[in-house]
Amino acid sequence: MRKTIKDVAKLAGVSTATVSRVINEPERVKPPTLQTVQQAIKELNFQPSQAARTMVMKKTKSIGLLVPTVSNEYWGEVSEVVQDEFWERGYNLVLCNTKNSKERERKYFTMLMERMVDGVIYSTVDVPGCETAEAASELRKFKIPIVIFDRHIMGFPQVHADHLNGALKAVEHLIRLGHRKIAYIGGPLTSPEREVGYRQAHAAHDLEVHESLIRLGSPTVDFGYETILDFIHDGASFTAAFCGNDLIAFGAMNALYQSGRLVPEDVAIVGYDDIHIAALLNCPLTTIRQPIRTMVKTAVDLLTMLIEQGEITNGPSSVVYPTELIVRKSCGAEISRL
Amino acid sequence: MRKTIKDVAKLAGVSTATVSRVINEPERVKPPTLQTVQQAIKELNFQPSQAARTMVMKKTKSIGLLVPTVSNEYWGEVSEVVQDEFWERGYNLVLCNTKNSKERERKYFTMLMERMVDGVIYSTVDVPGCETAEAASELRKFKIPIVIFDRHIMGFPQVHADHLNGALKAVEHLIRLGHRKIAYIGGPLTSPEREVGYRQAHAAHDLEVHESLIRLGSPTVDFGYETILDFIHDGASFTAAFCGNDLIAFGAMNALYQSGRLVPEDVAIVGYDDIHIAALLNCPLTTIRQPIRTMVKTAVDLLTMLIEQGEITNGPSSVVYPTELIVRKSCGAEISRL
DNA sequence: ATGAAAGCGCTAACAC
DNA sequence: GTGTTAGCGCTTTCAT
Repeated sequence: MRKTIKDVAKLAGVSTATVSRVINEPERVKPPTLQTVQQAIKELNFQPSQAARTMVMKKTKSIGLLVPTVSNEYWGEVSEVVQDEFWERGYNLVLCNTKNSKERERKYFTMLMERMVDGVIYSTVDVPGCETAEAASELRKFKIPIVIFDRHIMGFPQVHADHLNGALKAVEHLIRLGHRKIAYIGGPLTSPEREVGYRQAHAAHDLEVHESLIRLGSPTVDFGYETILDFIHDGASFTAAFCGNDLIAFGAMNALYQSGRLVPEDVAIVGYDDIHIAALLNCPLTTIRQPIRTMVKTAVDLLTMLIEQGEITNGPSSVVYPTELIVRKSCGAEISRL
Repeated sequence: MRKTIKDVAKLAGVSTATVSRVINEPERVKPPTLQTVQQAIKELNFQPSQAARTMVMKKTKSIGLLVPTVSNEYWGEVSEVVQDEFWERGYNLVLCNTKNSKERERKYFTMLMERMVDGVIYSTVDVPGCETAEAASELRKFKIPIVIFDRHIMGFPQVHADHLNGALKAVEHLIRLGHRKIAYIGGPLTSPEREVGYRQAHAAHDLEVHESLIRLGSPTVDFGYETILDFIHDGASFTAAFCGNDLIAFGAMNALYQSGRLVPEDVAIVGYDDIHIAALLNCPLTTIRQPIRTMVKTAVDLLTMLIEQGEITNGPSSVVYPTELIVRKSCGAEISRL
């Protein structure tokens, strides 16, 4: 059988209260007693039961992480950093893959409540353009500290990157390089702000948006590939493409390559996300990077504060991080068109 | 305050035992009572406390997953599938990134013990060529169901892929295509069995191994790139390269491309792992794929059996899966050299 | 500085 | 079928 605090107390010849003190507030125990008890603990290889602790303290020192998936670069890194950061703060992590299913999400939430996790880091299902009021009020019901990551939900502490500005930067970069016919290949799942940024960049430079050069679809290599083939087939005229993510960009580059177009000479490409291979392509990809580690750390800090102080005292409760334009070969920055 | 079984009992006008039965064995409760109680549960939005349950039942319905990282394609997918599979079986997952640190691993283990997880899926730190007896006896101490994944530890139930045979297949494929000077670019971290397979393939075909064409290093794009450049600089003669993983292969292909060599015409390349982009390259990569989902499912089945039946009754306790050779353009299978 | 005892929320005998 | 009650292993007053 597993050893309990009682066994330790008996072996050390003290009361269970003293053992408990040795574990939780050793400074309140006389050195000699302390010694004896610690010795006994070691001897019995005693490990306190977290469940018993939870019963009386109403704290589990564990937190729930709800993400759509972990098997992709972005969420994989997010999950890893969340785990690391919380581990350092003495918490452990219960992983929940929502797979973008509202139903799964609900079940996860009730499980997390039964387990009394101290808090939750959460990315909603279904990127809602902005927040849905329902989502918020539903979350509200779980009276538990929650920090939203990479999503917007009004009234909750949250951390995300400024995708509108990211897109703006990407497109402005192309405009600055002399491009006037810039396609946008994105889609709802690469967050609508990217398209808004694309349009604002045009507006800011008094450029007309060519609606026929905007294509919305899935965030995949295939979509990028097909779209470029479509453009070529339709005889569309464009000298650059801003892609909603790097996979789309990758597909686009493949299609251009196979159609005998050169990147960046014939068509400049800018992606989004800066996934690992972006830098490793034969023609390295210009792209937008979010400061994932920093964002996650901030989210973890917010949640820790919420848990341990009951409120966010120190600084803003909602933070938006700027993205970074990573200039590589694919946009042809070194080629002058002016 | 959080509602308890007592609140429900009072509201429904029954004893707590009945409420407990309604939750755990509803069939043992008379329909009318059942109704009333369920109604009360709903009304109070009652959620049983997992901690209280754990205290009496000595089961947490949660399991620990120890992996080196989740922010890479392989382990990300493994983690995701482990989570899914256990979720379906009613367990939840505590994620632990060991980062290949023995120290971290130990701390994780004691945390998992305090939390009384019902079992652990585990990949050791430091791929030991074979198992170290110490590792095994250390694991033994935690008297808890453990299944090893993607590693060898004698005497434990385990699941992994047959990398020796995978490498054998890869190299035999190249030999069959007529190659006689085949480089091996791998390294300790891509598991030593791959090199063994490489050698055995040569032996099986009475071919001499060119030791100078074997380079061991890190499992990275850079290593593949540098190695090929080295070969070329040294004037090494080779017509094919088997790479310890796809990233190395990717680097190798980049280097060949930049040196004006064609893949597969001048040099055939075979990778290992079949990562996502392998199929998406301009020259899609021939590679070896492990049946990740199947492997994980098996591991989860084993652990579930161990937890729920105390032993593995149905089938082998240790299983090795064959890998699959995925033939794509990079090996030039369509080019005859004979 | 330490001990005695109550109680956290639940399940499982054991009665009725 | 349902109620009573004794714990599960800990922390935390309240005494001493």
